[in-house]
Amino acid sequence: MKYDFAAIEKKWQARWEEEKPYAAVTGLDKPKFYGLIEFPYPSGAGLHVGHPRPFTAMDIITRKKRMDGCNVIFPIGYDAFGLPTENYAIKNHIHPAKVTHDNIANFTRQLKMLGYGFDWDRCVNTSDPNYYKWTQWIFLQMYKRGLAYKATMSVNWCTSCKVVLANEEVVEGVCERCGAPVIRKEKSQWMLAITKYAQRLIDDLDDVDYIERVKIQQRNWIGRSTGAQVTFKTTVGDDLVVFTTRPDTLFGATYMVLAPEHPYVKKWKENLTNWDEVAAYVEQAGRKSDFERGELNKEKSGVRLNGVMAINPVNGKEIPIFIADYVLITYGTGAIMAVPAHDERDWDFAKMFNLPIVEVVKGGNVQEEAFTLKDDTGIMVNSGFLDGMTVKQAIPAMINWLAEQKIGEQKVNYKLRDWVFSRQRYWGEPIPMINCEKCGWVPVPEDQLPLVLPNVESYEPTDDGESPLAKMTDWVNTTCPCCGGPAKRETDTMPNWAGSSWYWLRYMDPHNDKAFCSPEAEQYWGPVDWYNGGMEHTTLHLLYSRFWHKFLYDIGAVHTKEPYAKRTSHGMILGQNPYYIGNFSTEEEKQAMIEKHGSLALRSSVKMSKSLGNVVNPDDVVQSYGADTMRLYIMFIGDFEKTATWSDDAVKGSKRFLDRVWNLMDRAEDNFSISEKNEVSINKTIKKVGSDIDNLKMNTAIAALMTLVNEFYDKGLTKGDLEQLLMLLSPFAPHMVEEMWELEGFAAKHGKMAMQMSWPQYDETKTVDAVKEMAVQINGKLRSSIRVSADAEDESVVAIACTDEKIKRYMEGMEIVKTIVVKGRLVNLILKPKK
RNA sequence: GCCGGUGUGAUGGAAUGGUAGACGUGACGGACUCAAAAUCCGUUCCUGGCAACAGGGUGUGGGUUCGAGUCCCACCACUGGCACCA
Repeated sequence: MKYDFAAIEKKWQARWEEEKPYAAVTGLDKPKFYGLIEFPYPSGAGLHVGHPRPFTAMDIITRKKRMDGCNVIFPIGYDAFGLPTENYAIKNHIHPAKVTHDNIANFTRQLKMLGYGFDWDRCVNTSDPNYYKWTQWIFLQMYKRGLAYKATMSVNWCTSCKVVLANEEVVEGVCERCGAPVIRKEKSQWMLAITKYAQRLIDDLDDVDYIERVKIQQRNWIGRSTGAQVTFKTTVGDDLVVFTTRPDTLFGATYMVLAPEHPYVKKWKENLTNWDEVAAYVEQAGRKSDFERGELNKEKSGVRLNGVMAINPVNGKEIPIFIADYVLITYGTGAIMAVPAHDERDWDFAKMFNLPIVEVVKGGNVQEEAFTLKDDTGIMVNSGFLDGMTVKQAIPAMINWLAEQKIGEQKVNYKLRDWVFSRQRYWGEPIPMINCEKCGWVPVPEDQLPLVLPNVESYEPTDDGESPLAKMTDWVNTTCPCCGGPAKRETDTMPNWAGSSWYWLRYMDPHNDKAFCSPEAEQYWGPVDWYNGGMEHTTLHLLYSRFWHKFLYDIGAVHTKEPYAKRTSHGMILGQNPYYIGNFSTEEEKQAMIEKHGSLALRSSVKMSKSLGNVVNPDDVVQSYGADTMRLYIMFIGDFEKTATWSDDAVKGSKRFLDRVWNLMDRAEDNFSISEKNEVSINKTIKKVGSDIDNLKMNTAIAALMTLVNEFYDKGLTKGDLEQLLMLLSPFAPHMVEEMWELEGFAAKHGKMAMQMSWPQYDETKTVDAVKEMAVQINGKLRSSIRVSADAEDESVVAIACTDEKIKRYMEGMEIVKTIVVKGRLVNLILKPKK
């Protein structure tokens, strides 16, 4: 009988749909396990091969957890609001809701095709009013507690999407999504005060089991630095406050710099004798995109503010003030004290403007380059009461002095900015706020939630930066919930990160219309035990959702500080580079390609893209080889955490393996007990596969299963042996296993599906061969190998080694100085010539 | 510039400091077949040798160790993140 994967997969998917073996039941008296994958954005292109990697891995983990006796919740949903859908809708004149609906239908078909054990009854959709009602509700709770606020400030503006971006969405000065330049623009925006949680977001990383690089990246992004805040007096009366991590160098501060956007610049207009020049520079800096500002990295520019001087508080000296765009308005106080002797940027600037460079830490040649070491190499000089101290001693000494003088104090600063939460777009959650002329901003009363997104004809972004909703006057004009007077609705919508900032909680209780999640469900299922997702979300979704969860914890809505107990991350799946130098079987083909493209690529793998024609569609793979092969291959492709390159050829290996398993049915002896000859191999494999799954090493788990199957071919097997194999293979290739399980009579024997069996137990004593092959080394070099019983004493192992023919030869004229025995592995004899 | 990661056969990749290359592709040989595919059985790191065997081998150069792909130091290459963050 042939392995007819298409029929088998269809049959079992229908049965699972009917019997719901993956349903998660809240409150069961079993250990719970919450496995989570990042829910997909339902794009028009459908599932790509990047999705099945994390999905299949977590599917395998949760299937094993079920077999381990856990009450498993493994949910799925759709992160359905977002720009690509809206842009597609605009281009094709189809309503985004319709586009989303169709895309979700396609995604659902594909996910079911791959046989994932999702609890489909818990499926959520962030663009469903029953879902975003609670997204809006959480926003209102934040507003009530002062964490959501409206502020006019300089924000990132994507010139192509015509939308405001969060800092996290700007990559190298361009829009993360479309690649267009990002400029700074003054806008009034809703903000979320994530910075109030900065310290806790760092501290609580210590209590969670995240892979280290995720923790490091989050810490770096939050960017905590400790220093001091210092107040400088100026000749026009206003005090200038700066942040510095090097208060020890205060005696070396020879000038000051303000960001061009600093409010004092305008305030001092009347005092400035070169206002025209200053105004021109400010104007020019504002026009530059972040990218351009960054590009000119090395070239410092700036203008002196003539007519105003600052006074260095430690020595009373008057020092000049500049504006320069190397000082950022968004960090610290938007102003710095410049210490050219000990800061590279200040040094560059001082050289350019011929400003004095005063050495205050000895150890370098500050006329040649800035001396920036912060350790104990340098000793303070030219610094009054700090002279003779090391930098480490001088920092606290200076902070103490500043505190005594009441002109400074210790201060912690973060790179993390508050989260810009408004988007001038249609396809997002409406922000449930109303602006009343008399009462100001008033929240939409909670009993009026959800505030449903109105159905509009046209959702083009406007050129003036207003949301498309602004044109909907019927919807915009409303009455103030507070005073009943005329008022206007907020027309901006939430960013696409809003819905995903709490979705794992909704899965716990998805149909609740009284609360976002019942306390019972949350206490039973929370926190997520294992969350796998992409590294690209480390400083976006992962950070945002931790912030929301902590807020919900603070208002008593959830019972854990952190949403996810464990976080792992998968590597990307790359496509084969069609222009790779090694991709050609004949020299002619290669020459033809070189002629066509000039040269060939040196890298064999690149991101999949339509233009390169190397995109792999899961539909095609399933069509040709079946879902079980697809699942197996995507797990076998390599180390889960590393990038991997898709290979059409290698897929065949996985299919071949499944064929070989299938054909074992013809070879199995009609005996339901485990055979003696395979007992050790089976026990070893149970141990290996189990621990490999728990450690996300699916590739080696599969290799172990392959090894076992090869041994079955070599030595023969019983039905009892096959039964064990099927249970181990069940999480990987569930369709084929169930079919074989039924055909071989195991289903009838146990009265349940293979996936419902208990995970096989191994006997430690039976995981080792009775007779072991041990390596024999002489002076650390491999010389021979011996066969000894597994429990042999060290002395007898050495004795046996010495009787080995090859070893005897090496021992002639030598004596043993030392022996090292590693149990079951090797024996090393250290020899030296006899005297 | 700062913070990570990686470097192993033709190839994807395995190896708690303990026999480097498991497992899979590909290639080669054999069986089956009129033939091919599929399947099954072998071989496949390099050099020398008919062979037994000997020597070499995990980016480069050092070091620690009885023993290093693995640990330490320096360097090279690729790669991910951040980047004028005071």
